[in-house]
Amino acid sequence: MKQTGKTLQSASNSYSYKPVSDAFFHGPTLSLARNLLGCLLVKETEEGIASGFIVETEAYRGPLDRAAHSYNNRRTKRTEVMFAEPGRVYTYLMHTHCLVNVVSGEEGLPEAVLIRAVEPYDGIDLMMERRGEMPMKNLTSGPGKLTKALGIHMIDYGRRFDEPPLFIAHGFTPEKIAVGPRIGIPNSGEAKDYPWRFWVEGNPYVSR
DNA sequence: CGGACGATTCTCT
DNA sequence: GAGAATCGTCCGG
Repeated sequence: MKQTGKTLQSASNSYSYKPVSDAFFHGPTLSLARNLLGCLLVKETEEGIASGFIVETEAYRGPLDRAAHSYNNRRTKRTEVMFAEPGRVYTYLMHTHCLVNVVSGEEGLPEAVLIRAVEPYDGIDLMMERRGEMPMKNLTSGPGKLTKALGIHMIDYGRRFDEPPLFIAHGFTPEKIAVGPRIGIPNSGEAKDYPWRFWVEGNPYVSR
């Protein structure tokens, strides 16, 4: 199913960090979830820069989506940023892990895209320091793993994704995108079957 | 103020 | 595959 394809990095030689413009974040959430694949997720800290190509995303669609934190327009301290304009950072804590989302949907429509996996690109040594020595394929192949590797924390909540220190940069268009149901939401009724998970087919860093 | 609950990960078996 | 770890958020009392 996976673990067999070539990496994105091997498809070309060099990338520059060109943050996307604000316009990138406007439009349907399912489109944004697809468009984020192949983009770079970049985090700058005092320790240095770390980045990776986004290879897996999930869409969470506000009021209608029982699996979304903002289901039924539930507005709390945690979900507040989901109601803001698209392109903001929505971080939240899951057990002991921080998960990162790109806010989508125009102001007042609380949708978001969860970044579930990246392929390490820049700062791999730094990522290893943060995660501990381990096989490359385990470094960033999950939503909690990648935030730790890149140094993304709750301090990033509410920031914008089109400027440092945490931003999305242009990468390239993946060859083939696979689609399926989202992961880890068994108690969300029908919503658990919605095909709102997207990943780069064959990429070894996809979470599963 | 207490209790239930995860958009997870890691460690076994 | 199953089970534990582990803690902020949210909601009810």
